[in-house]
Amino acid sequence: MRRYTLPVSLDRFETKLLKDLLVAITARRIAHLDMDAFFASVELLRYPQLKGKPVVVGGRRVPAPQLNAEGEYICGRLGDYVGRGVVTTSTYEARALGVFSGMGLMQSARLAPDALLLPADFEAYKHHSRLFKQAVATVVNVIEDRGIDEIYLDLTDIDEDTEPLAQRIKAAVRDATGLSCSIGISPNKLLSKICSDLDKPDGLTILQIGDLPDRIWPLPVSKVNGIGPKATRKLEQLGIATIGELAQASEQVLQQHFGTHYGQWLHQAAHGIDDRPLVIERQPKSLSRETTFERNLHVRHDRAELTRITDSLCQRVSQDLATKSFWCRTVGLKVKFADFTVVTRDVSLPQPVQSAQALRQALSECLKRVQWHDRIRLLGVRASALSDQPGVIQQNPQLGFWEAESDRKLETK
DNA sequence: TCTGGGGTCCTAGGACCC
DNA sequence: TCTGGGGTCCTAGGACCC
Repeated sequence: MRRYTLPVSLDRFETKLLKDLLVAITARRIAHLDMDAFFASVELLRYPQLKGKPVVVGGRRVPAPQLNAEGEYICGRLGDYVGRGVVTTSTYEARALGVFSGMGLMQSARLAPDALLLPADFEAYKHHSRLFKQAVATVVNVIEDRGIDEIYLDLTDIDEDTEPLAQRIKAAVRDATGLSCSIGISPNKLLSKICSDLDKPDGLTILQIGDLPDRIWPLPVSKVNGIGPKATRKLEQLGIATIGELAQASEQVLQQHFGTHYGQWLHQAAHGIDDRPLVIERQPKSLSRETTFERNLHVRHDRAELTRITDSLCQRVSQDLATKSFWCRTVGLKVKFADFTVVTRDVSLPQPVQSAQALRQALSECLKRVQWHDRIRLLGVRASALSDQPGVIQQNPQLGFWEAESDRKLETK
């Protein structure tokens, strides 16, 4: 049978109620399951001959591998890529060469020119995502979906020891997909998320709250989900590099530097405290589409192309809304300039809308409020304040913003 | 020719209402 | 003449995550 270990800091809490609550929280058994190098592994299922080689998935307009006369697949080479794409994911062999998700492909090509380059195939990944989640659901019924390749599981009410249960889940995933995953199990989501990463690939890490000082505190603060690059750098400047050092820092000092809410959260996170429940069902809050251009566009000289792109973005968002049977009352514009500054403009409408025409019209209001100080790198359209009810459609003439814009005097680099 | 695309949540100020 | 708060909505920006 399972045994529960109470946190050392329990003495801080004086009332019995809080103690009971804490016992209830620490008694949970939460798992985080993360698929190993998911997109790359799905590609290797299709192209098993690439196993063991450095493979990178990403880019736009990357050709799919072609069969040659000998029946071999010929892949693109990373060193031959030209464009603005980034690495979506890479195999462990490519990671060993320094190529990680989010890097520019041109940059990664300098590190690993002979790595193989495959286009991302999101339909295939979504298919395998459904397969692995269905497989897990045959073993566990409390599941929080955290995106295409990871989930949280609540194992508290399953009457089976932790390790065999975890092995059964891993076997179910492997049988259903041929893919491996890593699992972390602890009393809460925060610690389980850290744990699933400790023994990758094909890992299993089980952590009691008492293991915190030995297993978690030596790790860098960036391993905590919610401490990103900015907070890591700021903590470093305060002389805090590890989670243990963060745990030693005074909560008051953290709140001074990071604000009341985030400072308190940092302090709790470092002590392994996290009582968030699993979120089983979630309604989307917004839908958006954005696109980075092959070259930076000029607000006047490239107005025909800008018109075409905004129309197409509105059509795609409108289609997404229709597919999910949503209407939106707020429409947002995102502009990224050549200097990488980003501005957003929102407009809220009296009635929820769905049509591309209505989105375009709202968007033209947003476009008027932007200062065009540089060439444009990216445009995005967002629909928020979603509802499942349509509003009264109002007919208004299309404003043709980019046409009007061409008549304005602009200071553009 | 470094740096994608899809999201969530938080903060903060101003408008507006009671 | 100057003096309140609280609540909600809207907008803009930023950090962070997958």
